[in-house]
Parts: sequence; structure tokens; C-alpha cells
Amino acid sequence: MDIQLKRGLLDVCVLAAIKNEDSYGYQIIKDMKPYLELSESTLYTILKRLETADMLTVRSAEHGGRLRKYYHITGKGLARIEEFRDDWKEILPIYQFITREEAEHE
Amino acid sequence: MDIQLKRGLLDVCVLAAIKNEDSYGYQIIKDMKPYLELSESTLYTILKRLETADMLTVRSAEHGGRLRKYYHITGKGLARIEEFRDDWKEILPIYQFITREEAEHE
DNA sequence: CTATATACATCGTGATACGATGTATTCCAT
DNA sequence: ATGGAATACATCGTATCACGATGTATATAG
Repeated sequence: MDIQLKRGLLDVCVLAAIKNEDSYGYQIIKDMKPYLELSESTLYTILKRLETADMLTVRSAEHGGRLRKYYHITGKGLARIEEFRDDWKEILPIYQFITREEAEHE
Repeated sequence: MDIQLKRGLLDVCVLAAIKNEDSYGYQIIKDMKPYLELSESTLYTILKRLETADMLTVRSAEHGGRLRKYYHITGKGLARIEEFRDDWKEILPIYQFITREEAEHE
């Protein structure tokens, strides 16, 4: 997939990955993999950015003798997903504009 | 609309604007306006980029005593639009993933 | 004992949208 | 005729961002 196109989906996709259940880095990557692949360096950059923007909170918890950072979505994060729904309504006509077959003669 | 989301659509949208008919800067902005607004500085950056990538060719023509630069899409540019169609097939499941309502209890 | 998977983190780089700014011409209303 | 929109193209600097490279540390399987 085109990198630029991916950019617009990454943040919201990460938020969606923790929407129903708190999760941690490695798990988020696994859950997103079927839809959108991203590297660890990209994910941690995004998580930090979303935390700064108050779209998620972080809590450290021990698991199997090792620390894990669990990410929890906030109201602002949920609102961000709703904004994406609105953006989607604008994207559909754009898709039509781009893929329309016009003045194509037999 | 979210800037990041816009980024992924701009290039292809400009190509779509000249797909059926050669066009020039000011006209492209007008044609795209109902779908996606962009400033002149952004458009000329994009046109230059698409030219470098051989996705369009440029020709200067006089119009009303003034020079206009007309942009013409190439085979590579048309292929870029086809790629977008393919990307779209990947985007749809991502949209589902983001907006799914799961484990929402009454 | 060693390699692989898990887990988190930072740095540098290249790509890019856009506001600000500049130049020049045409057209219209006063 | 004169001044201000609208038309038309162009450049520069800045902020944002994805990602590869790289580093640390622990658990687990062969």
C-alpha cells in the first residue's frame, strides 16, 4: 500500500486496536498485521504521540516476570475514531472522483 | 479532513483531475475544490513531483495573451490511478476494523 | 548453552503539505 | 484611465511523520 495513504490510517488503526480491550505494543502489531503492517519503531512513535495528545493512557504491569506497558484508550481517543467516521463520508465522493470512468469512448 | 488522510489522496486526485482532459493549475484547483481543497503552493509542488515521476507531461500554451501550462497524464499516471483502486481494496477491511462495534454491552 | 521470540526505546533521514511571499497579466467597475 | 480583484505560476522555510538501523533486556525452546 502507498505510504502516504497508510499515514492517514495508522493513528486511528492503533486506537481501534485498543478500543475494546487494553493492549500492549507487540500485541497491537499482531492484531493490526492482517490489515496494516507496521514496524516497532513506527508503533512506539505513534503510541508516544497518541499519549501526548491524551488519546490514550499507559500503565505498566508485570507479565511472566517481565514488564509490559498496557495502553488504554481515552474519551479523546474514542472521539478521534468518530472523527474518522466523518472523514470517511468525505472520502467516498473523492474515491468516486478518482475512479470515475468518464468520456471513455467504446 | 485530517491532513494525514488527505496526503494519501492528493497525488491521485490531481491525476484524476487531468485524466479526461488536459488542464492547468488554476482549473485543477477549481475542479478539485468540491472534493478536496488544496492551496496553490501545494498543487505546484505536486505537479512538479508528478512530472519528475513521469506521471504527466507539461506543455505551455497561450491563452488570452497569457501563458498557461497544460498538464497531460501519461501511461504511468494512469497506472498510478489503477494502483489506487488496488489500495482501495485493502482500505475497505481497514475501515471495517476501525469502525467495528465489538463487545459493546447493551 | 545458544538462538529465537518477546518487549520496549531512540536516532537520523527523507518525504511532504502548506503558509508566506513574490511576480506578472487580464478584466471590470468607478 | 485607474485601481483592485482574479488569474496564473513559482519558491522558501517549517513542522510533521514513517521507518530502517540499532540497542537493551528477558523468557523460552532446542
